[in-house]
Amino acid sequence: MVTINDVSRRAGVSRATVSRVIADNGYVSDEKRKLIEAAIAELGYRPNTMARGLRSNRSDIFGAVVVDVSSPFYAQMVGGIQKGAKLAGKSVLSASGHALKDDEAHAILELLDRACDGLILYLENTLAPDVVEMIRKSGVPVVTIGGNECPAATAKIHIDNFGGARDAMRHVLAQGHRAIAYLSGGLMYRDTHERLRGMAAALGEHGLSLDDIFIEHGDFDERFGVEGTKRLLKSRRPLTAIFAGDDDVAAGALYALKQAGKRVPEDISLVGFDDNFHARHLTPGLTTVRQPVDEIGRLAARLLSQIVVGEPLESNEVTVPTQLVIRESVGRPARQKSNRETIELAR
Amino acid sequence: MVTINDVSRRAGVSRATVSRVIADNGYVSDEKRKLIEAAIAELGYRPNTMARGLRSNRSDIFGAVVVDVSSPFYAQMVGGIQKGAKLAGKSVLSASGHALKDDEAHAILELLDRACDGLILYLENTLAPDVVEMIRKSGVPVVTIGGNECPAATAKIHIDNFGGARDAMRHVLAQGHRAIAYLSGGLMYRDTHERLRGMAAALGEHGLSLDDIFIEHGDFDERFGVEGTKRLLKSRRPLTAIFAGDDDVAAGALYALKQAGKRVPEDISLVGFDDNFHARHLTPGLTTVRQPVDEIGRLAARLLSQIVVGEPLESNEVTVPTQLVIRESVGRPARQKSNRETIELAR
DNA sequence: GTGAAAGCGCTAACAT
DNA sequence: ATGTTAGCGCTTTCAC
Repeated sequence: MVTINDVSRRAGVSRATVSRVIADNGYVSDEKRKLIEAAIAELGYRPNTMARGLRSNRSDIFGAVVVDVSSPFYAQMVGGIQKGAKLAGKSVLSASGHALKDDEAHAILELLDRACDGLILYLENTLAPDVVEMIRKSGVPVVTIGGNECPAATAKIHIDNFGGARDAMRHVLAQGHRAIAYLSGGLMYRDTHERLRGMAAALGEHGLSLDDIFIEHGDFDERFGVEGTKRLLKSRRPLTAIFAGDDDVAAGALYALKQAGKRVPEDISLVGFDDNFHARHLTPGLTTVRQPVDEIGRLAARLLSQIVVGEPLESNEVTVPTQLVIRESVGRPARQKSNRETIELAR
Repeated sequence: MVTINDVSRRAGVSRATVSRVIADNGYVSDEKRKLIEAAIAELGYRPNTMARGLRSNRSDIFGAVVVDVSSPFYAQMVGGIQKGAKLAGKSVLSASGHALKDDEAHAILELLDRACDGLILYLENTLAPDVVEMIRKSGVPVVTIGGNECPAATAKIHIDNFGGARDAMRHVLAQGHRAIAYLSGGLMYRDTHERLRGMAAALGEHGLSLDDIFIEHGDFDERFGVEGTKRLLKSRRPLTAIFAGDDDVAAGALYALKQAGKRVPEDISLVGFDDNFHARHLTPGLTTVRQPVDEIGRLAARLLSQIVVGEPLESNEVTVPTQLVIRESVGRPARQKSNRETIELAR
């Protein structure tokens, strides 16, 4: 193994000077720098990250915890984090929290043990005080995504769930829908509350409130989409539009609607949330609210880099906008259409 | 910071004994072990991974290079790797090779620098000799997935592209299709060749060869699916079935077919490859060949763990089967159907 | 600007 | 079964 000693000997300088060159700090004369760089190249020297880390207590690794690295949504987020980290010369160690308090805590401790230079956390549970304390003691900066409680966060990225849900509801209301159901995520999630607020805001603009739509709570998965929709259908509730908690729920809902012989959007309109990977592959293309996951990941890594190098942040709390993506799953309500048809026939 | 010294003092033993307890090797009396474990718990001691790594030249990290960590297909694979690694007490540092020789080499060197205990590689290019040399010199074991050339591989996982393509073609032929097009991936990929061989095998069973189907080569993406299909349609070639290079290509093809007013599978049948995330969300559900990515990832991590601990492998070369997933995108060829209809009408 | 020296926290060979 | 000892490769004072 080629060590810094070999390089220093070859270049005829001390190890300290070599160290200054590879870490790019401190003063080194151009002459010696050239010598050292030549020696490094000739010997094919690669600094030992462990030794550097032990000595300097840095690792050039950012740790990231998301719900599930293998799901498309979070994979894209991690991808964004990696891109952002790369710009700062950092690698990313990612772990899944599985929306479970224990797994999340484990993942964080693990990353802390690895001497991460910073942590990016997308959690679904409030951190236990002892974990918060460990983060604090370690002095590792933290950027949270999604606003789930981590008092140790140095910076927070919020996603505009409020605005997204409001815009989506506005769109649906503007099409004339009033008989609306919402297959919502659970009330334990902050996102759920924000989205409900957003919907309420849009409803309010039409003199309506959440009481005027039908809300059912369940998981953010396809099964809930299928089951919830079946229940809605069975209830014979007059319904012209369904909001799904996310695109997975929407996929399930779409499936159940088709099974029941309902056409989307002719018979019933459907809205998702996330603009997940499959949203545009559904038939009809799903109208949904895009969360710019890749950008969010990059932003998180950028903020963390800034914090690490001590660069002042413009703000330590930023809200990332969401965007309504209009495809083909929302139309005008069936009843209204039949009215028009009636009128047309009457002519 | 709590160090091993603090623990040894508190427990009244030497550092070496503490080390034996935390590394779980060597003999330690129950009595002292209890003492040490108590001291560790009381002090909240966490071993310093950098120091351990520097000294022992292990990191408990597996490095993984795949084409793109943020794409659903590879994200699932990385997820599988993480699950498998966790069983062996390892974390996973993942990086994207982007199917580019340079990026792949960079990623590997980076992971080598991080003193990974092992490498899992899904590459698209043959490794440059100097990179292979670096891997060799480092002594880090390598498991490759997909069979792309890495002479330094300790174990190789192949995916049965041959069997998958053969089974898919058999299925299509069995439905009566003979006018078939294949929107294939590029010939620079080993997968492409294997799949062509598989198709040829199935065709041979019917006295046909690859010359009897129409093959066009392009990228593994949706755009090629759209463009390729448009060209096929414009060529007015009589066609009853399209094979897509993968599910992305299939999604594009499906889109183009719908645009052209063709019904799938009534007018034309469609087959994908991968059983990617969106395959079952397409309408009709895509008949495709499943690559068990999660299992492959887990297997890779398991093999690597075995190699690391020196456990003998059953075989250092394993082929993972693929599986034909039959959904709704393949039917009997249109012409044949009309024949039947004619017959039925004639009765 | 550069070098000498002192460890960072841990493990492993050796001794007992 | 346990302790002693000698570093792993690097960075960072502190002199000069």
